[in-house]
Amino acid sequence: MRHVAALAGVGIKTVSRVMNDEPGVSEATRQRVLGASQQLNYQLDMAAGSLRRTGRQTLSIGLLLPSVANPFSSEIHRAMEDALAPRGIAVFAASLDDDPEREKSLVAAFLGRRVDGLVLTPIARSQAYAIPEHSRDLPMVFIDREPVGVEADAVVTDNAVGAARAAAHLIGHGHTKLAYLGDRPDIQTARERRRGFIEELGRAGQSTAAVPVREGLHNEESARQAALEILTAENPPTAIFSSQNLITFGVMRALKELGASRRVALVGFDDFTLADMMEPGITVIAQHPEQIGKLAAERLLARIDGDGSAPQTYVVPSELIQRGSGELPPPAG
Amino acid sequence: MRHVAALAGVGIKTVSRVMNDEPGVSEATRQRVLGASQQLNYQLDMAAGSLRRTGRQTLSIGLLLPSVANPFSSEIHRAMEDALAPRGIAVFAASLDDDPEREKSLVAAFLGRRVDGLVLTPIARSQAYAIPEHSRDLPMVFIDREPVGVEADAVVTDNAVGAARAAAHLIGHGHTKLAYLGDRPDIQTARERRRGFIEELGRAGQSTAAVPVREGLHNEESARQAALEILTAENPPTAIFSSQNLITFGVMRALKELGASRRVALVGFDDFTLADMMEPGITVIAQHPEQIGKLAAERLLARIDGDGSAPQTYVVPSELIQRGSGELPPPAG
DNA sequence: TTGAAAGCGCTAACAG
DNA sequence: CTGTTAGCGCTTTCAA
Repeated sequence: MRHVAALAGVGIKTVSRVMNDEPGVSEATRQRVLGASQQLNYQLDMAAGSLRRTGRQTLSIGLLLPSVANPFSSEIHRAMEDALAPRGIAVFAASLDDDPEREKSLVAAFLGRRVDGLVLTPIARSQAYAIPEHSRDLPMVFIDREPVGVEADAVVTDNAVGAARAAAHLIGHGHTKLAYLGDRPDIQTARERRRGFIEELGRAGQSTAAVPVREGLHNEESARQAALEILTAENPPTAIFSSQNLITFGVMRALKELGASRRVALVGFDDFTLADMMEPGITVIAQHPEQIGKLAAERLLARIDGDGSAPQTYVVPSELIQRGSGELPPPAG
Repeated sequence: MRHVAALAGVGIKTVSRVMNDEPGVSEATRQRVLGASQQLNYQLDMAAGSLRRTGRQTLSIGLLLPSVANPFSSEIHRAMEDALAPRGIAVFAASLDDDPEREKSLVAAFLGRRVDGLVLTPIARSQAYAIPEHSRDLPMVFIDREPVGVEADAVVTDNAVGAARAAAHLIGHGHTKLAYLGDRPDIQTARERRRGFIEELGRAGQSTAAVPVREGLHNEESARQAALEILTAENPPTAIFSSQNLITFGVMRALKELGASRRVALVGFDDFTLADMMEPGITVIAQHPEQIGKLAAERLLARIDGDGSAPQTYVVPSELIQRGSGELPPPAG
């Protein structure tokens, strides 16, 4: 900047004014400065600026996701980017891999970079470690799961409601022998989905005791195994609800292996590419990651802009998409 | 930092030493400083540090992708993160949406944040705009497509070779009437795939003039339409090569609609989830985004560490995965 | 409309 | 082992 000032024959402050589009510079000087800065290929250093600037904003935020490569996460990421880009805010993205230690260290890493806000999918048992930062006025928004030990905004899917809708749908199609295949119960969303599903069975007057419930499934293969076991046991279910993407895939494989794809009904939580191209098409409870991301970004911006209202949890409704697998009737008799 | 120093009763430089794990501090002082910093919930400001530090590294890099929500891109993103995280490097990710203007402005935005390096999928006709930065010694690595107008490292898939392999595979299974459905020819990778495919036909002694070539397809629907047209025309092809994910999906839909999924052979460029669950399974030329990301990160780190060797293009081989659709024979007679 | 001086939080270079 | 001083590139404050 010194160099530009020297070359243009003006004071350093004038260069600053021009580069920041501040008023109070004559058009002539402006052009001279602009010329010099082009010539020197000069670019303002944001970091140095925010060091002194009032409010000390860096125009960057941190985004912590289960994995940036996870389709659900990356759609959220994209929606947030679209909402933040118009304000010139850049996003640091990082993957947590369900590791509470990584959560803490990545939060620390981003704090060290003085991000203006943080959006994260919590996995640590508690986010109390972030209390000092949050009260120190760092905007934070939690997505997908609600935080524990900190009061902050959260944007989540109506997990229990969606799962209940799946159960009601299957029951509505005449099924009385349902099964639940779910993720690790230490994951909040998995617990909620299980709860919603079971409660709906109760409301429909079905015995919930006899329902095969298999939890702790965290990948395709374990889900496939579990489905295989359940379906080959005595008195197998005529309909299955799978609480998550990978589990749905595992169930689909098991059904295919048993040649039961058109005999056993299936509703999966989470939509996925090509679900409609399967035989039969897979009925799902779709989440809306774009909406979650958009809302989270909006909340974060509001907080950054000084919104001091009480933290709130925002619920994004899920949606039942019928494609065939969930509408299969139970076998006659 | 002043505050911590005051509270611990030491000089400011001692605090700096402790926070940066520099040697030359007695264990006693160290503990005192650590205690004070905890008490004040103090955290080093990286940005301020890099302002003065020799080399002025910010431990952050910029990553420009077609879209962070694109599965291929996000796998690259993940692989890069994994390679960079051990060095404490954070990544700014952004989506280009095939918009050359965005490419330029995002590069500028990241430069203003003083990233230590840039990894990008180029879309602008030329990257000559980045010459000043690159020669000013900013490490840059291009992925997926080679840059134009700048000499820099690039990591790409062997597009032509992979497409040729697809052609050879189909020819090997007895097909003589092939068709090519491809993306917009202004995209380098699409051109390369087309070239590889056509050249292989030539090598096999097949007339390349009669081959239906449909280009400019950029989404599922246009690909579906094109496939429908080709397949219902006179003397339709018995095998199709689709140059990209979405195009493959479109072709799959067209085949399904015509009930021709088991009659017309199909090989698609790009692997995708559940490809093996289709009827028949879809044979693909798989790219390896994890390897691309890893290699790109390694090259970037090498450059950051001062590697001054001549820029080079690294080719990551693609792989033919047989799943059924590509092994269908042409109809007898 | 312009610029000089101070200082943001930190590290380099040098003293003690 | 520890501290002091200067200054990174910028914005603030205030004076011209």
